Amino acid sequence: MLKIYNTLTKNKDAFTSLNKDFATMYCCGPTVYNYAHIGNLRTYIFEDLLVRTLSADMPVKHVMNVTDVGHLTSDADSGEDKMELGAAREGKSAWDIAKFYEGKFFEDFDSLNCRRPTVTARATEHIKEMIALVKKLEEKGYTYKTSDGIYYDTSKFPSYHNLVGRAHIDGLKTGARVDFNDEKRNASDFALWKFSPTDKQRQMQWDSPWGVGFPGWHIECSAMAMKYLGDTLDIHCGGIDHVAIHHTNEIAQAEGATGKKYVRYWVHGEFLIMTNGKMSKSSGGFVTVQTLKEKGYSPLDYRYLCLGAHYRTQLEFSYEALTFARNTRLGLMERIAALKAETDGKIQDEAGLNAAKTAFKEAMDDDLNTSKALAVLWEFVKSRAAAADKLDFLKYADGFLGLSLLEEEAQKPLPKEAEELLALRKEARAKKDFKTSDELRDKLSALGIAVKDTPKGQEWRWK
RNA sequence: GGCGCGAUGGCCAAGUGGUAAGGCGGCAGUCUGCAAAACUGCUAUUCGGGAGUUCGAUUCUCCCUCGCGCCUCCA
Repeated sequence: MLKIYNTLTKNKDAFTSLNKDFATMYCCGPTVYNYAHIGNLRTYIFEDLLVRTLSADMPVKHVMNVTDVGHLTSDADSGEDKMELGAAREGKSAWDIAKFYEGKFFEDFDSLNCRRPTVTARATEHIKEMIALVKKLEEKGYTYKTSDGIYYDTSKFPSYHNLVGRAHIDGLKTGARVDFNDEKRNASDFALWKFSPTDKQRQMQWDSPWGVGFPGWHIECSAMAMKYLGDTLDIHCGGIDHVAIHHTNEIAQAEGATGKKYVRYWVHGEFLIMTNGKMSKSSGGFVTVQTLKEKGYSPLDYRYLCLGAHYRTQLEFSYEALTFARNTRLGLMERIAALKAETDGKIQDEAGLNAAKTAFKEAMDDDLNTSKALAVLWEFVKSRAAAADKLDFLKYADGFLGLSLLEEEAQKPLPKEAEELLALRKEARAKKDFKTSDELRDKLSALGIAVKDTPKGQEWRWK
C-alpha cells in the first residue's frame, strides 16, 4: 500500500481511501493562455505516477481542471487579464485562445504518456457552481464587499494557517513586497468574485447576484473538485507554489462552506529549475515539449529524466542531463529488443520474478521513489534471469513508469541511398574486403546510421 | 523584511545512527578482422564548512556559507 508525503501533516502517511472501493484525486490543471513549459509538465508527470501507482491498488477517480477564465495578473491592481492579454497579443478572442492552448496542452500531456483524467473540468463551464459556493460562504458570513469585488474574510476561518503555518500568515502583514488593496480587511483576504471594470468591456464575464463580473481564481478548484468528488477528497495535488496561497484558500472556501474536511492528503511536486532559477511563463525563456522535439529528443526522454529524481526535490534541467536520460532510455529499449529476440515466452523463475515486482512496487509505494524503483529495474534487467522473466517484469514496471518500453518505436524509413550502402557492405564483408566494409560503415555513420556485425550478419539502427 | 526547502563521485541521483543504491560517462579485459552491442572488473575511506550529542553521524542538534522557492499570476 502507498505511503505518501502529506503537506498537511508534514509526514509520509499511509494512504487509505475514504470510499471503500475507489480513491478520489483532484489535480490543479493548466491555465491555458500560452504553451505549457516542461516545468509545468513535470508536475503532471508526477501526478500521473501517483495515479498509476494508486491504480495498482484501487480505481482512481481523477479530476483535473482547465483554467480557461482569465485572471488578473495581480491581486493589487484591477488591471489586465492574462487570457484577454493573450487574445490581444494574437488578435483572437479570449475564448479562441483558451481553446487553442488547451488543445496544445493535451498534445504535450499525451506525448508524455500521462493518462487522461477521468474528468476534465473547464472553469468557464462551472460558473454556476462557483456562484453557488460564494453564495453559501456569503450566507455563512465569511464574505464582504469592496468596490471591486466580493472578498473572503480569512480572519473568520480560524484554521486558515493550517497548511502553510501561522508564522507565514502572520508574516504577510509585516513584509509585503506589494501594495495591498486597502479595502481588504486582512492581508491574506482574497477575491471570490470580481466585478467587471466599468470603463472596459470584458470578453469573459457573467451575471451574478453581486453584479456582472468573473470568478476569483481560487473558487474554481473548490467548486469543481466538490462537484465531481464530494465534499471530502482523498488527494489533492499541485505544484509546490500553490501551497501558501491557492490551496490554503481552497481549504478556506470549501471548509467554510461545508464545515467538513476538504482534503485528506495534500501532495505537492517540486519545481524543475534552470541554472538561473525556476522556469516560468512570466519570466520568459521557457522550454516546451516542442523545443525538445526540435532538438531531437523524445518527450519520453524528458519523462525518464523526471523519473530519475524524487518528485519532492528540485530537479535542475540541462540538455546534458536530458542527453543522459535519452542514452539510458534508448539503451534500455535496445536491451528489450534483444530480449524479445531471444525469448521463448516461458517464465522460468516465478518466485524470482515476483520478488522483483514486489521490490519495484515497494519503491513506488514509498512516496513514489522512482529513483529507487529504477534501480530495482536495472538490477533485474542486468541479472541472469531469463528473457521471458525480464520482459514480464518490464511490462509490469512500465505500467507504473509509463515509458512505453515494450512498444516498438516507429523507425524512420531507411533512405534508398543507405539501403544501397548496406547492400554493398554486405557484399564486401562476404568477400572479407574489410577496407571497403569499414569505409561503408563510415559513410553510413555520416548518414546517422549505426551498423554492427553480429553472428547473424550486419544490423543497423538510427543513432 | 517574513516563511520554507535543499547542498551526496565527472554528470543525474537514492539512502541510512554503524561506516555510501542505480543510471550516464570514463578506464581495463573478454568477444570482434577492427568496431559496435553484450559480459567481467575498476571508477566517492567519503556525503558544502565548523562545532556539539553519541561507543559511533553522511544520517540528530546548533552556527556559517552557498543555491532555490513562496510572500504577486505561476507547476
